[in-house]
Amino acid sequence: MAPVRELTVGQVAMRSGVAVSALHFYEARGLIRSHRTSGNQRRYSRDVLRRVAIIRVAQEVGISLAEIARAFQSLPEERTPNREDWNLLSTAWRDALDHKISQLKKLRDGLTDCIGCGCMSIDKCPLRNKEDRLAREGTGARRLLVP
Amino acid sequence: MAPVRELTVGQVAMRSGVAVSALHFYEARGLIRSHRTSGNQRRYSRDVLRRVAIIRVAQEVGISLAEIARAFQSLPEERTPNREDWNLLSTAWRDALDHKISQLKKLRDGLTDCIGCGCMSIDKCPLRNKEDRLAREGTGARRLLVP
DNA sequence: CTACAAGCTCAACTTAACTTGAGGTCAAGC
DNA sequence: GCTTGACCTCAAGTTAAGTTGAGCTTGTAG
Repeated sequence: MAPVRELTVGQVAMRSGVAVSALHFYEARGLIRSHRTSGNQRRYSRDVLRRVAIIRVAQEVGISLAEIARAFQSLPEERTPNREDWNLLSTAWRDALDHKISQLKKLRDGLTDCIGCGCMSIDKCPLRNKEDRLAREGTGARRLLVP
Repeated sequence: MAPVRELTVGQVAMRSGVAVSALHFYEARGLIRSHRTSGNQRRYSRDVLRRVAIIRVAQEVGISLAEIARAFQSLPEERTPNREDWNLLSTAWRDALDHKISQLKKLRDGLTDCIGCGCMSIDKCPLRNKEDRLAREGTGARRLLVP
């Protein structure tokens, strides 16, 4: 057989490790795109695998699908994203990760200093100092501090 | 006035920055405890503020309430947790945070190397190498504290 | 050419972590 | 002694991110 050009959802599911239903879902959310065969079945181009990989990775660090979708908007619709396109995205992502890492460190040190110390002055405790704490876009929790 | 010994839920809400309904919720989940006045109103001892602070902080790094509750089980029920009690908890937490930080770093470097490179061999990509990635248990970064 | 695995759509269910609302009680100031 | 704001309970609603199921269509291997 000639090298496969396009992938069915089953193939994408298998290769990416996510469920078919999740792929449908991502598509509905605008995270991935497909075109249809004459029989109305989805066909994906190969770069969908990269997208899905990135989606999973991003989710694992607590980035919501909405945010991922937003990041993906920097990718071109019309052509397959090239190195430059991905590079841009990865740079933005790396910055976000750097940020989160530093937040976590702060937290860890705060915990060590503050909880460990047994002090009871909660008001002065760094853990209570919201400004200096994890940004409101926190790492994992859903709808974090958003009022 | 003499120093306030106990706090109403409204006071805790104000001082901790979480909603009254959330405090009710945490109590239902066993994360905090209160006793009742003769008129059936909740009264909290001061250490609830520390607990709530920790709950929020932990959530922000993606620890679920269930796990926080589990961690809190190491705290004594009968007496106010002392320095030693909190110290124990913070140590466990710090390890988890250290772990998470290192995972994020790995991820960041993976992104930089892999996405940035523009390579299309998804299969060999570190991002696809699940074993070496964040624990693959579902969405978000649940489960920092391994049972 | 037919069986049956793989697809499709759409609606409903799931879990976490809360919020909102209804309907009723408590307590502190005037 | 009453009014008003803080509380109470319990049920139902909300959002994210999917999953599950029913009922129907496609496509491919034998």
